[in-house]
Amino acid sequence: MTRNEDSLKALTTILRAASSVERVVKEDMVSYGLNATEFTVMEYLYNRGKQPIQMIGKKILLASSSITYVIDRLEEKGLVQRVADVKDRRVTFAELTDEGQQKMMEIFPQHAETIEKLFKELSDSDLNKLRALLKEVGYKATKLIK
Amino acid sequence: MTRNEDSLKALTTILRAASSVERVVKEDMVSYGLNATEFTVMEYLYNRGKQPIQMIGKKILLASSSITYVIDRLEEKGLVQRVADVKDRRVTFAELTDEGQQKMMEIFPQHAETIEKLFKELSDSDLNKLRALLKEVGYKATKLIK
DNA sequence: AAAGTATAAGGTAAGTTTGAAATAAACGTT
DNA sequence: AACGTTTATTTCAAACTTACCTTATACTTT
Repeated sequence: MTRNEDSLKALTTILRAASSVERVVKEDMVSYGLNATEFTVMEYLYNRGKQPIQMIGKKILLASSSITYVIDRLEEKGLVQRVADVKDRRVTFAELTDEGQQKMMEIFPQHAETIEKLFKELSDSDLNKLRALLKEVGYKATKLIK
Repeated sequence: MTRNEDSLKALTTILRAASSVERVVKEDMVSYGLNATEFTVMEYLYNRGKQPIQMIGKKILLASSSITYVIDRLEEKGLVQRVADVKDRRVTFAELTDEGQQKMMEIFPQHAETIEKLFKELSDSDLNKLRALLKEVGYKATKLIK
């Protein structure tokens, strides 16, 4: 097989694997009453604490108006709140409410366990290899984004 | 780092890499006047020939109602046509029109070249390793989908 | 300090995706 | 052959995402 064909196959594999993985992860997230985007935002805030709204969008690769929408939904659910920045009045932070914090402490371990299942078959070294290779491809990809 | 944490990191890496890769690929597709879903369907038909509509949905992991929508768009563009199955009258095939065939023959090589760039940094063996690992994870994932 | 430029958040409209329900046809069992 | 079940496609409404635009604020240069 030519290198070119290999690349195409690799692309197909990466996209399909990602799609299947996303589906599993999504189903898990939905079982907690959150859609994938909402969960991703919650997880980000859970790990990083209070963050500027625009920063969240950048990190999880979502358009600015989409973030507004998601944060709106999460506020309605009482899981996230907006807090004004006193230094830069253009900025609004999003942070978990106590209820949101509570919820993440509850579901995060379950979520981690679901993910653990996905990678159970791989040896430690394979898992690390996979991460390294994907990191490289991902890095290359970000460089190619216009 | 615990194995559990490694799994989470691996998930993050796979999803981020996929997201970046998707973005690059998507930009390429859009440059041909097709969105990602449309291109994926076109590519599938280009490689496999005439296919039942429902089969396409299964293969590219799209809800049946979404396929209907995409095929509608592609028909409007004159790239795809619906053909009734004479054996099973529930089934409708989708296939490339001559124009669609023409278009794919034109853009497919360019598309392949874009993708080639993504994986340029990886050695042949790394590329194969990546595919093998992702295949395993992807397979595991499909088993976990409810 | 004024003027121009850059950045943050949100509004709006259009396009995409989904789930649920509807319709039609085929299949399986009695 | 009739009856219930499954499968394929479509329709519809609702949810989500994006691109483009607006407003407000901060930064930079003169």
